[in-house]
Amino acid sequence: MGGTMDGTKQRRRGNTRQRIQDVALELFAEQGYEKTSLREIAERLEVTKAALYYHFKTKEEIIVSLFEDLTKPIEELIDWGRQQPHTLETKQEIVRRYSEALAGASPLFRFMQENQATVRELSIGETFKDRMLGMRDIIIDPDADLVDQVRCISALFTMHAGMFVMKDLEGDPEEKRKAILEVATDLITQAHKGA
Amino acid sequence: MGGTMDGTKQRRRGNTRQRIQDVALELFAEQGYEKTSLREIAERLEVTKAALYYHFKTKEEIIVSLFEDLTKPIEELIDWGRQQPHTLETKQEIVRRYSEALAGASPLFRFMQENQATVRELSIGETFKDRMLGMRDIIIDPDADLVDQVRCISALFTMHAGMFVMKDLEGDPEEKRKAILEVATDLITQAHKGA
Amino acid sequence: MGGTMDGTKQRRRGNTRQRIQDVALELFAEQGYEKTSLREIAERLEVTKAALYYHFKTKEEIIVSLFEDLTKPIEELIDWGRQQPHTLETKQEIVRRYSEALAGASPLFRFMQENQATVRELSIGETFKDRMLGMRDIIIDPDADLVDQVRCISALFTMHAGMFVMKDLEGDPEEKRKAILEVATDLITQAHKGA
Amino acid sequence: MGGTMDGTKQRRRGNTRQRIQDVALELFAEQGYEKTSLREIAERLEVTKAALYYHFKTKEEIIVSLFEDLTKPIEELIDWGRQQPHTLETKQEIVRRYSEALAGASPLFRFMQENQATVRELSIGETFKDRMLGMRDIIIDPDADLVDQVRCISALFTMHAGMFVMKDLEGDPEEKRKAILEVATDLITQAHKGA
DNA sequence: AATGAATGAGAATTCATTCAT
DNA sequence: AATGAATGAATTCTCATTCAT
Repeated sequence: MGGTMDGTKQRRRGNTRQRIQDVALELFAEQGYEKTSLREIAERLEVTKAALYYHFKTKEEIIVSLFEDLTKPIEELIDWGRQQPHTLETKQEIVRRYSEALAGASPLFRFMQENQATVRELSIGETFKDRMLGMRDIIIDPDADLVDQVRCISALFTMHAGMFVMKDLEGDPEEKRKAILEVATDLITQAHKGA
Repeated sequence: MGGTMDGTKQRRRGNTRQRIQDVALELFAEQGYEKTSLREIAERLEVTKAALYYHFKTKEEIIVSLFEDLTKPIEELIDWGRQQPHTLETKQEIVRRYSEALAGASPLFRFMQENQATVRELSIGETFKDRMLGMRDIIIDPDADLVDQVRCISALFTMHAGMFVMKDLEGDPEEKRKAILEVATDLITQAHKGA
Repeated sequence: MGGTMDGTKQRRRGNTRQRIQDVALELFAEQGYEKTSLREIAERLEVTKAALYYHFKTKEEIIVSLFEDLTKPIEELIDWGRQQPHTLETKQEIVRRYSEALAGASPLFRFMQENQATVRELSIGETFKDRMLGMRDIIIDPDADLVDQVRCISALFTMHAGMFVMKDLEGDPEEKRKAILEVATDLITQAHKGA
Repeated sequence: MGGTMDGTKQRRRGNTRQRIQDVALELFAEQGYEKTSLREIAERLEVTKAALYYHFKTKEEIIVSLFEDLTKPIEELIDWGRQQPHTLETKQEIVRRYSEALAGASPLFRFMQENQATVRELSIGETFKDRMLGMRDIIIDPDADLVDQVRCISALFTMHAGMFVMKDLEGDPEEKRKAILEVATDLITQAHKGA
């Protein structure tokens, strides 16, 4: 009592929810959603499984909360993008910002990328799909020819997957991101000109 | 066909192994590996779970067998590619053939794409990764600058993901494949010239 | 009503215990004792589970308290009955009063009636049984023949169950009660004459 | 090995399903449905919980199967009753047969009687209620006055509850049943004359 | 070539209860 | 008078796997 009171146990107060999210995301990204059990999450946090249920009604709610919390910048980006004229500059700006947004929530996106089959069955599945289609509609000109449409999709995909695939390539992460962004921007630009 | 009984059941004789693979791949691709239970597979085939174990020692062996059976053309392609000179023409040829090979086993690749987290933990994980690296080494010039390396990776990824992502886009599948191939070839070509 | 705040919440002050009993009885009668969780009761009252524990030491104590509060008239009736001579008039009087007492605590008796298996394991089980036997001993003449004993038991049971079974029969509740009472009185009377 | 092979374990073959039903009914009747866990049933049978699931898809299916198996005679009785003219003789005959049918499945009916709240929520709830209403419609004349309708309901209820309530009364069970039947028949007869 | 019966391990979830504040 | 956070024990149910026949 009194004194420094840094006690591990005391510290925990009030941030358990956050800690659950952190550990869960780490494990989900590492092993996948189904292979990660609530027992595992609880053990790592040194709480009981029931404690998880105090903070989240179901296992799914954990991933949903992560998705909602970490995905907000992208949602806003899409909303913003929709209201802009579909000029080349806008598209480039969107791609640039998207790249940044992805980098800011990269474990979540790694998870989404690597557990698509699972995500599809979850309630976030629809939301995620809608968002992807939202991006697509901003960037793709529906009258463009098929090849240019593919270029745009390829640009998006390059950004999604790039980071994880290149994990084993040597080099500074930020530099890699820039390189990925450059390729994506290139693709978008080519597609725009083609139209 | 003549005779008293064309019996669906009689017909099945001897090809159960194949039928298990077909159904399993279908379900794995649709719902994911972990969400697909052997009970489900067995029920769809109207056999017992134990019957599956006559043909495959474990659940994992089913997916491994699919991987091995359907992936042979790609293995051969890589082996062939390794022995060729790394000219632009070779690279383009490889990309062309790779696109075809993927199309020939598209449910499997959809599965691999959408269940990466799972696949990584499976014994095929390593093999798959090796193969991807094999492709990369044939196509990427290690002295090329980062952006060109990304182009190559992007080309591969575009082929992997393109088909599934474009499922909801209108248009003939073969035409789409051609468009995807064109974008991939473009990327490879640009990367080659850059070096 | 007048003033700035008639506040539902303010009103509640001091009668939480009562409110818990009300809601609990409602839910116990509706869904049964085990199927009703404290969470459910708490949610309906818009308090926390812990609040319930301020007023009752255990879940069982809630049902015990209901039993004790609502069952007092019957206890008194039995005590009174024991001291009367076992004449037909007394018996009829008891049956009449019993019918009234039951009507006054009908949700509790519905609960007791529909959750006998549960009640038996609870601490009220014995008390309840004792009380039933008390009623029986006042009404049944131990020397009467078996058929007349059954008549008496039937009379009691008719009153217990009648109300709930007849819920879906058309007609005014008070009239139904009167009809039930008449049948019960008849049975008692027949049994008395038989002896 | 070889020899008489009466081995407890060998015996079990092929009748596990039946044994599960037996033990389950015993425990359900004794402690109630919710208080009886599958663990308990499994332990008493010296099998694992999973074995229960081989034979029954859910806990509910166990009680449903018991209900369906043991309740058939009553179903047939009702069907027969519906086709008869509603004479006094028929009604008496039905009551007589009903009493026998109940005696033949008395643990199940004890369970139904003592776990009504639970049964109501189960899928058998509706079926059970329908059956009760079926009996009522055969026996009750809808034009009879309320008191006579109560007499009929009382007759049915006397038979349902009688056995269990009288468990602690001295006397031969078969004699008790006869006494109960006599009271029930009396009630029906009075009701019929009243109309 | 396949089945019927079973197991052991583990999953998600729920519950009554506790306690410091 | 009541809350927020947590626990421990239990529950139903599912799964991959085994094995004698």
